Amino acid sequence: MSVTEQPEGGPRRQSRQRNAVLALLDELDGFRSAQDLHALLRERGDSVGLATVYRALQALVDDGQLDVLRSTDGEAAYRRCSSSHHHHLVCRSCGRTVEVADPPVERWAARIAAEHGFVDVQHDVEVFGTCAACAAARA
Amino acid sequence: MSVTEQPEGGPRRQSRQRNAVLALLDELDGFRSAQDLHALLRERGDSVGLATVYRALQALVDDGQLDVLRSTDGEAAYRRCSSSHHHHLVCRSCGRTVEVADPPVERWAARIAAEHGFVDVQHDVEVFGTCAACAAARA
DNA sequence: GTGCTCATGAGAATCATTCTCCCACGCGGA
DNA sequence: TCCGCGTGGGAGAATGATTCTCATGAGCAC
Repeated sequence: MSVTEQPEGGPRRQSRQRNAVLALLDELDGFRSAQDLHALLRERGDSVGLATVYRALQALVDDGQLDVLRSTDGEAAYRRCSSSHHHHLVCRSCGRTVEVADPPVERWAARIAAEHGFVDVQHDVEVFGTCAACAAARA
Repeated sequence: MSVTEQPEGGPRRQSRQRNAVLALLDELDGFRSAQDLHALLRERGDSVGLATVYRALQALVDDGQLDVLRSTDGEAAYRRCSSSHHHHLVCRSCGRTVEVADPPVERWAARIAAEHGFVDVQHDVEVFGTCAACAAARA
């Protein structure tokens, strides 16, 4: 979500593990922690090192192919995302997410920052709630 | 920022250390990590254990007297805050913060959530930038 | 195929945070 | 004022996520 550099790390080398991580993220649709992803890969017989998962995730984040989210318990969660700027609506119960791109918030953030003399602005917005399906299931 | 319970933990016992933490936070105006606060207390000769600082901070958060922020590197940062709902404008360089309470975002979050059938909604919004002073100093 | 790199894997290292255990102080009652 | 209970405090160990190290193995250009 940061709009910083992308110093071009050269043509990233292909590898089974990196593809596996990306493929896994492609078929999941909520935010998953690195530990989760690692466990899932192992479960399905893909022998991948934990460190490798972290490296792959970081590389993908650098490439703008993933979004990261820090949960309140300090774990980082990753999700395959469109690369354009957007925010998330996350279901607290099932982890399902919806991408939200809405000009009003962008303008709001810019205005607030300008009013206080801040420059070089960037913002983080996440909305948590219970999705319709989970709310119904719980009732 | 969560609007959960506050089960009333009984009349919290007074103590030098707890007051020291609160006093320190009162005179600082940016977000500080627990480690920072602990180091600062030690520096000024206040012998306080690290665990105690964490305990005090958690107690204060529970009481709604502090706001917590998880930075991207996984460290939690604390700040003395008004207890009403608001968001922050944080200077990336000096850590200075401005509290922002603005109905438009609240409405935006509620609307977005409603549009997707989400209920029981809560949101996190933080705006990072470089404050006027730091921008000037850097130029 | 050859060689140069960069990626990988296992485990150690690091870092923030929490837990454990035990001691000491605050506070209410005698 | 003195006593005893219970909570708060300190030190250091434990935990858990993430990163680093280093030797080995796999892409990719020629």
